[in-house]
Amino acid sequence: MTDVLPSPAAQLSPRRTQTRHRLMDAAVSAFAERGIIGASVEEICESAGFTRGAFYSNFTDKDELVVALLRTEIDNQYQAAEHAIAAMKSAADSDTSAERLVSTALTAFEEAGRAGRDWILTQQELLLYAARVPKVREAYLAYSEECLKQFSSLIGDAIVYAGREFTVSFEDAVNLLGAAHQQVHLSALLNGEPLDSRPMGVLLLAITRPTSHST
Amino acid sequence: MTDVLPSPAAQLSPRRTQTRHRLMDAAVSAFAERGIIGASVEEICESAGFTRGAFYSNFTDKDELVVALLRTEIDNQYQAAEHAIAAMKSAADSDTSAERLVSTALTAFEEAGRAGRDWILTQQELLLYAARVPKVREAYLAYSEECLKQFSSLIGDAIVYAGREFTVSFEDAVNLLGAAHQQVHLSALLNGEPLDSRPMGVLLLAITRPTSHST
DNA sequence: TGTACATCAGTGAACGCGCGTTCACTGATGTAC
DNA sequence: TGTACATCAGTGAACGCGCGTTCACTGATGTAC
Repeated sequence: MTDVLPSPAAQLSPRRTQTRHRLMDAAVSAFAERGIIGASVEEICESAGFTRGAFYSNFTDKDELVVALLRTEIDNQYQAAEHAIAAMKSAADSDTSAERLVSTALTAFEEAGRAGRDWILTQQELLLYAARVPKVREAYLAYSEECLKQFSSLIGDAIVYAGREFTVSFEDAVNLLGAAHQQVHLSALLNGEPLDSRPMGVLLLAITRPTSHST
Repeated sequence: MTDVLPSPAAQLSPRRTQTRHRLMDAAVSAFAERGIIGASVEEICESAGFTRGAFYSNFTDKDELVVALLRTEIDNQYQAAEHAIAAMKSAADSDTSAERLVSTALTAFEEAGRAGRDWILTQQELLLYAARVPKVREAYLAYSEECLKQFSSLIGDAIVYAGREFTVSFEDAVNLLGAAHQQVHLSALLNGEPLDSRPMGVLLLAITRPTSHST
């Protein structure tokens, strides 16, 4: 599937991929600190330990780096979700509270991928940037679709393990949980750090009930 | 209350306030188009019909304009909410569906204040900007507190008019509805325009029930 | 109501810095014999 | 295994533009008599 995409990223030397990744990592920090528009190519390069020439040797401009970043993150999401599902399965043996299972899964999900304040800020930046730059929009939509997909499967599994079922359609449930999840992150961003698990918990209880075995 | 604040905005000539408002309005468009960091003082001034000197005669820098904008919007929110409550009261006579009442109220709320794509984008920009610039953070928190307050009172009234009550705490309910509301706006931003009222409706039904008169 | 003066509000030219972008270059890596 | 050459990857100086910021100025508004 990756090969079918119009990404000519097919064959890059190991050195090249490493350089690109270092630039992308530095970009995330820079984006978080100054915003995608505000972050200069100069500061991205400097914090990655390169000169500007290296940047232009790898990307035609900032937009292309952003797109590359989003593509990379799609893969990361996928792998992080696998990790999270494993973590949840092992947790499911000792704990069957839906709330805690979901919380465990999401924590594992986030820790396996990019995490923390920088990435939350950058994600928001990406959303806004995508709303403005058509090329980035496509890549962003693909990325957020992947996030939603992995998020859905985590939630779906967690609910089953916890012996509960939704009282609203699965799609609605996932959207609402996603909205609550998002809000928790944003409010953590503005105030002190700690993520507040309450809203997700309240919502989960409100839109699920114990599984009714109809047999 | 406005007089107690450290805002020396006390006495400004009508001409001055008008100039400031024209600059702030132009800033919102510019922020939406290029981002707060990306919008240049030059383009703000040009689109407002002034030269850059006028800007620096009114604000020391972009941050101060942002703070002024947030302060202004606090008042606007308050007035918009009054308008929305009136709209809802008159709608409550002919329609008692909680879903539609809330939707009517919020629509009126938004139409009375700033509205549309530009403002949604700018609000997101403001959130991110506030997370980075301490001076703006304060002003943003005051603004978002006001929004939450007006939002709460609209929701609270709508529920009563609709003859329903929450099955979760009022605070939790407002937070969850706020999250859903926010998500609807953001997804409208990325895809085609139309706001989707479904998520709010589903959530409302899930966390309310018909009022039980205990008398 | 008119004139003279003071203050206010915005103008627009000028300066200088930071940054995007280019490009001839050097050192590093790979390949052939 | 060693040497000679080709290609690749990143360097760093140079150019020029856009923009933030300042400031002496002019025209507009207000005030006193």
